[in-house]
Amino acid sequence: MPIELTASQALGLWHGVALDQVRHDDRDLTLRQMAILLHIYLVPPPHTVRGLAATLEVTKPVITRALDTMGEMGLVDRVRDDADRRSVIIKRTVGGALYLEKLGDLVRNQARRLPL
Amino acid sequence: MPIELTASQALGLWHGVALDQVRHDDRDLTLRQMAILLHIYLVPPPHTVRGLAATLEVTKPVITRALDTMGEMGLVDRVRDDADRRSVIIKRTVGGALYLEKLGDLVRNQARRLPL
DNA sequence: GGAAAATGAAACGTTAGCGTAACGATTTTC
DNA sequence: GAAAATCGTTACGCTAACGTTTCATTTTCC
Repeated sequence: MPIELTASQALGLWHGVALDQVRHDDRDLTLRQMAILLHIYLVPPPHTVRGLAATLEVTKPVITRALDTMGEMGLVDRVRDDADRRSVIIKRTVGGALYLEKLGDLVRNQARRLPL
Repeated sequence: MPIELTASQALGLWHGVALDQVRHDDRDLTLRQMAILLHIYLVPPPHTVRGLAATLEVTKPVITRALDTMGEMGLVDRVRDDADRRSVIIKRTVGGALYLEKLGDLVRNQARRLPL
């Protein structure tokens, strides 16, 4: 039984979440950064720069830069791959998990608040 | 009967939409721009710069710049208010309505695709 | 009518992301 | 082992958003 939303509900949900993020989240991730972060936490590892770049259909420097930024925010970590030392394995962090947990709650709360 | 999502569904939904946007939407609105656009189309008019600034808890130049950008994209329009000629009334456009319609479809499709 | 307030925009310098093109380090290929 | 390919990063110049301050215009208040 899939989840069915009306057009109004879908946009209302997006509106509520966007509004809340703008008001209260000072971290202010880009849409790309958000997509990368979610991908890292929702898709089974390992994650590499080239893998993320290919999946998101984006160039590698975009991934590198996003990891730089989110790394400083403590949302993500990087470790060299010992099997192939050219590669870098992207690791999850407690900070990142916490951040997405809050985001999930926000989405759920907004969904719950939607008019029928 | 409110809409209940699990944490996993909420994040999965966000993930799917973000991913799709990153891949296919070249317009690439900021989170703030997105919030402004949704607000203009989902909340009854009239909308003014100061009103949006107050609602989003953001400074006025943020609104002005976002309207500049989205105006050039054809998502939004501005008209001086004849009743109080200091104010500007923000108007919806066909382009903006179309854009949000597509976004709504995207959200709905992702919601429908969620694992139970 | 003149001072004060309010509105939206413009100006300023700063920051951060972008795409493209290189680069150093490693691994693969033959 | 030398040459080619691969991986992530850095460098370059550019664009756009940021916060703060200032501005011109218009309205409100005595």
